[in-house]
Amino acid sequence: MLRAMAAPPTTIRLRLLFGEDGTMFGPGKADLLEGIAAEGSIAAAGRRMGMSYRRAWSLVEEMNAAFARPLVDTSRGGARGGGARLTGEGAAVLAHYRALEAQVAALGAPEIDGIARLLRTGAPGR
Amino acid sequence: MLRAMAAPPTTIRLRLLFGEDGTMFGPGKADLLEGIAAEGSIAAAGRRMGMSYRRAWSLVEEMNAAFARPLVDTSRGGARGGGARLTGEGAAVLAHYRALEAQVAALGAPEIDGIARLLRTGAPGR
DNA sequence: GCGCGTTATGTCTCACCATACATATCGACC
DNA sequence: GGTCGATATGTATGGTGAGACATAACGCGC
Repeated sequence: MLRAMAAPPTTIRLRLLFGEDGTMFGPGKADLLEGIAAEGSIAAAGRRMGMSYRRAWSLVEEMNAAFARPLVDTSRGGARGGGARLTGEGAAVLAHYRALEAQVAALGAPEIDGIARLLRTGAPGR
Repeated sequence: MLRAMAAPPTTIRLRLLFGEDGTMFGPGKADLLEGIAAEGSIAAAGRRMGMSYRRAWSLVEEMNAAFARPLVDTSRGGARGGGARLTGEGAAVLAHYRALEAQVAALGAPEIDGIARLLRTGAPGR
């Protein structure tokens, strides 16, 4: 397989700041939502991405508080101890964020490359 | 007066991460470059944006080290004590970053709005 | 040569945040 | 009723980063 371009070593991190209140949404929360969707639990998602359960849970709490309806639906007890799933809103927010990321990466490539080629470790193209 | 839309209270912060080395470029450095271009000195730019000179200077040092050619050209002593100006590269990096920001704000608006309308403090439309 | 405003650099401290640790609760299943 | 794994929450501790403070050097003008 030809590895024409081994994934541009320049990555973009997008953080959204809402209103005056300090609520924000960025790559950390997006990854966490993704992990919860994949694993079915906050604890497992945290373990997978090397994040303490304490932190993972507090991020979930922040998100659930910031949005009109919770993004993550949790349940305690039961056969497997409990778990967590994304609500429709959670899936929607994640999808919007990923779509935004993809758009920026695609459409912003020229500008990003314009900066990257000036770096000391620059010249990505060749 | 009709305040149809008082500028979307949702702002986007863009941070670029380059390669494996920890070099990054975000809104703080962009604003600093802009301040230096406007004021003609690191100290004045720092004062203007409520940033200590120590920090402003260290950001400049970081940038000058990360890029192949310095983004900021400094001079010590002289009639006015010295000063700092953007190099061509500095102006170019700033312009690219601002252009990227504008693109994201314009083209990403639908996705951002898709998230913002789900917020507790949401519902901008009505 | 003295003064001035700026660049350049070192050191110290302190607040903050993340992590670690501890514990309580829940509920299906055996 | 005991076990288990997960949610839910409190407390303590430690490392990091930012700011405060101090100081040196520079070079033009008077």
